[in-house]
Amino acid sequence: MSSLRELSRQAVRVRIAEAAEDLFLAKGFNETTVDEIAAAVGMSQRSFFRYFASKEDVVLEKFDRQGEELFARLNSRPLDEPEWDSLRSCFDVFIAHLTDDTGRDRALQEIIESCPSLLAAQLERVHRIQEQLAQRLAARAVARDPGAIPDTLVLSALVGAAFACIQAAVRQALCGEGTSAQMGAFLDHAMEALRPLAPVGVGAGLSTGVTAER
Amino acid sequence: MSSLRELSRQAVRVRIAEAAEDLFLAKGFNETTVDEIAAAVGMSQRSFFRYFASKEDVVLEKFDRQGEELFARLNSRPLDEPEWDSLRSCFDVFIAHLTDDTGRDRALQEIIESCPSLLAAQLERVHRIQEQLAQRLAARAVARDPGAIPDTLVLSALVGAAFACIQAAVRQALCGEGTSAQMGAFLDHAMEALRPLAPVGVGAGLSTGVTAER
DNA sequence: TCCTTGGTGTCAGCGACTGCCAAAAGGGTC
DNA sequence: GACCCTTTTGGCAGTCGCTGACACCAAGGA
Repeated sequence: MSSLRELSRQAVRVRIAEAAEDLFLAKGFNETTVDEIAAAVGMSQRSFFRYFASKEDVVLEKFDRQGEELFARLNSRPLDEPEWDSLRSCFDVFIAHLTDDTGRDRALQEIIESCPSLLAAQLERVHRIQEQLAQRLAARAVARDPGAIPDTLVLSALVGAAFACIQAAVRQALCGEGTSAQMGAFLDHAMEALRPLAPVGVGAGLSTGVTAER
Repeated sequence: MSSLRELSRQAVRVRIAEAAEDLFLAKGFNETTVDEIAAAVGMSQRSFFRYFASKEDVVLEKFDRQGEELFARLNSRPLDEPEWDSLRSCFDVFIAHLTDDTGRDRALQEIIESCPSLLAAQLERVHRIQEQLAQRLAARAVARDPGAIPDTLVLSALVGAAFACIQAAVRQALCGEGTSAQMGAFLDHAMEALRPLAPVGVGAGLSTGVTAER
């Protein structure tokens, strides 16, 4: 019963999101009011806010879902794979969404980047995904070698660096055709150029203030 | 005359910012209204918005100034220095501000990170600084070797990776004492771990869709 | 039938922010 | 001092995002 309710609730959310996105694509994000969105799906403004915490949420909620997909992808990677390669594989999730057949997500991404407040909110969501990813990489390092002390500092930086690569690749690809292959090539190129030479994530961390003895 | 007016305008901005920061530190960002800030400096809310575009601007405006400082630092670095080292040197600007004697900026940084909307706005500002930095690095690459085609994709990724390092270092340092030396050590550790092996920024870029002939 | 439960609309309100207009506050000239 | 021009200011009304409170209605179960 709870799951059934959740299902219908999710269906309403999808209906709202589609109507809202249509309006955003047609008139722009700032030029669309919540009242208009609510009217488009035939509900009150108050009810809109029962499904989405904010106007921005309609556009950005999908990032949370993509984050979950990304974590699932990470779980499917072999434990002994270098982090850099695992991250590269995870990013295929983003690429797949941004280059889907309809081109809808790509158009929405352009809207996001054209609106500073939306971009800010997106960066914050991505930031949260990065934090979780760093934590999970640390957990994987421990799972791989129990007793190891993961270097959370470098792990965070590593995840951030990888995200810098995909961010640059997406940006570059959105200027051009933005096909999946092109975006993947851009990402490969950037990540190859920045690949860390030594395996990172464990070892002489500074987290505790002391250098780990060899 | 124009400069004199600008000067007094800047003085008012400083007065507002100090009063606002005091309130933020005492009650929190969300719990402080613009009316309270305006009342604290003895002006109307309407006038407040003549000096700052938004409530967030009071806290984040300094990032634009620090960005300018950072660019100046970059200009003082030798052209033939590897980008990674130039960036490391530039980050001393941030470290200096975050670890100044009063500890005010450090406290403000904690407020920023405790408020999602503020953090989002900060990330967006940093994002803009990164973009400008990547552009300037590209210009330096051309200045160093006229005729070279800078690889903007890798350059953007490189700057983003460096910022990921300082972000991780700051985060780590803010959990502890957060002295200047500690923060610098964290940053050095992260940047050494992620240092790109080959000189980047020029060469076989994918920007144009074709691989540059050797 | 009653009662609970979950979704809905309405309304009133707050806070950030803006446009508009009229009142001050400076500053130079006669 | 009187005049004028420019800049700055406050007040007011209004928009928009968002929230709490309340009453209403439908479905389902005892």
